Amino acid sequence: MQLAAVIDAGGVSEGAAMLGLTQPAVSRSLAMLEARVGEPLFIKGRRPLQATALGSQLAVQGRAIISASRRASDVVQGFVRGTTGQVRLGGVPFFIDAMISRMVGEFLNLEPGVTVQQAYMNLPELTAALEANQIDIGIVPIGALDLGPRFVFTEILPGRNIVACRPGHPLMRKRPLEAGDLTRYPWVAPLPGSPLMSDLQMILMSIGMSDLNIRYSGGSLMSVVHVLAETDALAVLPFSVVFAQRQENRITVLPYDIPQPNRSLGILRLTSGPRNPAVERFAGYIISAFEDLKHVIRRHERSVVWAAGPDSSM
Amino acid sequence: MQLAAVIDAGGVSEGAAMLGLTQPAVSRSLAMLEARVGEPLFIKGRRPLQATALGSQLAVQGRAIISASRRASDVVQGFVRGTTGQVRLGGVPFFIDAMISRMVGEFLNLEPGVTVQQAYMNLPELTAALEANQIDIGIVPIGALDLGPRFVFTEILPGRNIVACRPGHPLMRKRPLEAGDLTRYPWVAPLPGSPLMSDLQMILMSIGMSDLNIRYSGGSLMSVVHVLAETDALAVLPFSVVFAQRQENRITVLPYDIPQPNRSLGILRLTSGPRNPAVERFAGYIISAFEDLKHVIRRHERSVVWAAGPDSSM
DNA sequence: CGCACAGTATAGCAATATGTCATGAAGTTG
DNA sequence: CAACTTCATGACATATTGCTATACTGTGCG
Repeated sequence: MQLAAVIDAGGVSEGAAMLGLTQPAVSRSLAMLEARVGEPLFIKGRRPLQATALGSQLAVQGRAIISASRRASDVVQGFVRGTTGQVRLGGVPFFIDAMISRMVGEFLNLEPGVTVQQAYMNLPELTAALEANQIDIGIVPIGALDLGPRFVFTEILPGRNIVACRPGHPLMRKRPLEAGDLTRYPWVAPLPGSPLMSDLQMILMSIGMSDLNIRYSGGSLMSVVHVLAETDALAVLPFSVVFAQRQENRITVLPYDIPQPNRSLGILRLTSGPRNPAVERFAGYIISAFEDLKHVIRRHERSVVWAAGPDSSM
Repeated sequence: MQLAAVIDAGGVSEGAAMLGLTQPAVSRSLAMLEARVGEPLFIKGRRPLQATALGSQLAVQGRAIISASRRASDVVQGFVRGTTGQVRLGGVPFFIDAMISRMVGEFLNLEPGVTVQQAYMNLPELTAALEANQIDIGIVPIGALDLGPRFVFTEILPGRNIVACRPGHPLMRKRPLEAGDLTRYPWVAPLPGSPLMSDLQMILMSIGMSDLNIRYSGGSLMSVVHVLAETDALAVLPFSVVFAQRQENRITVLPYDIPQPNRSLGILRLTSGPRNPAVERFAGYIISAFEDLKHVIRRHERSVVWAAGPDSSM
């Protein structure tokens, strides 16, 4: 490192200053290096200090070490500030696709030094991945069940499912809507193993039917939305997911009340995980983004209510 | 470096062994690093030692430092053996193009770790470049003049100029050849400033003419050969340069004796330059290659003489 | 040619970083 | 739960590495 600094600075004194050392210190360590190597690193008796071939080649490695060292400091600094690092995120597909990925994009703009590595997974794999230190944070809907003291769960949105369909769906005009109406149309089922799958079972039980006419299953959110928009199919979806799609106006909420799962979307983390400011920042950003989202949803519902007719209860 | 070694080796003890240190030494320096950083680098209480995010990121830089350090050792080792390094070569264009570049190619095959950086220059710039440590070695024809004690000159081939022309040139059949014949054909002049230029002047004086019909000048060796081969032009060239082109059979030696310069091709180096085994190896290779070349030339001339007719003098 | 100056090497010394050995603590495994 | 492996800690030695002060050497100018 000293060799590189001296060669780059053009003199022992300047090179020493560049490293925050005194000239004698550098002079001596270079002399010792020369002795160790057994070859001159500088051409003696030249005033504009001139390196030998060997000196220049060694300086290349010295520069590499200097820059690696500097980067190491940057890594540490960036880490404690949370402005550098990697966030390994796991989450259920629909929420990730509908909302989280958008927030990730905004977060990446705010924190240019952070990278996000994301994997789709449901609750069982997610807890395993957290414990195996494969992910730092999970975004998942969780029921009342307690996962034990090893995990900490932060709710970010209360769970609320609805039946979704395309805006021009025939059932949108039918009043009153009855359970039997729902079974007359094809259904889109969510990914097997996802929480929505059990919600769908629950709804089936509540309306007293044993099965639905499931025409499509296993698709990602984008695929499901496309199918809903192009057909008269119905699907159980989290309200927030449908809400996030409101701009596109491809799917809407069918005004039929279904049993609600006792479940909330939230952030799952290890209790005793090592501090990671980048992850904390990310979690904070997600939480505040959902805080904002709740307000937007409230305003939106109010306006929908008003559009349907004045309601003093808000 | 220790962090990287420990993470790569999968344990403190193994990592320490990999660096030739004892386990407590590494254990403590890592503990001190953790204290300095203020963040854990490892997840405590996990038997297959697991690094935190910060630990892994710092290890990346550690690996960079390890490899730079290892490369530095390689550079030194390769340098003292002469198997690694850079040879900065300066030389006159015609010799470089005709012979040296070919030998450089052979040398590069022998020494895969050596790179050759070459620059075309004539004697004045060459000595300046040597003194300024811009080149390590020069290949140049030098006259009797002594350059002083700062330079050491190693002759590799006695200078010998001939008049070159294409094999089917009309003068090749004319006997006897007289000075006037030479002036009736166009000439190709070498690069201005090159030693051949002064040789050409000398030849002019010797045949009592003040100027020649110079039709082409300033070309590299390949260009000159092309022009000679396509026209009836003549040129003064070093015999060895023409000899090196014998395979292509594009130019040949016109059997007309011209005044010979008191000059030899050789290797010019600084007397007090820093030892550079790669350069020494290169110089040694060039010298031995020219040694071989001299033998080939001798055999060739003998066979030419025999072809012309038996000669008891050899 | 020699003097002044800038820059580099050397000397002496102090602090600390870094190593080793011995040993205790903690986690893993049969 | 005991044996074993692996990591952390303590006590100590020493080599590295830093600093201040000073001698040396090459450079440039009168």
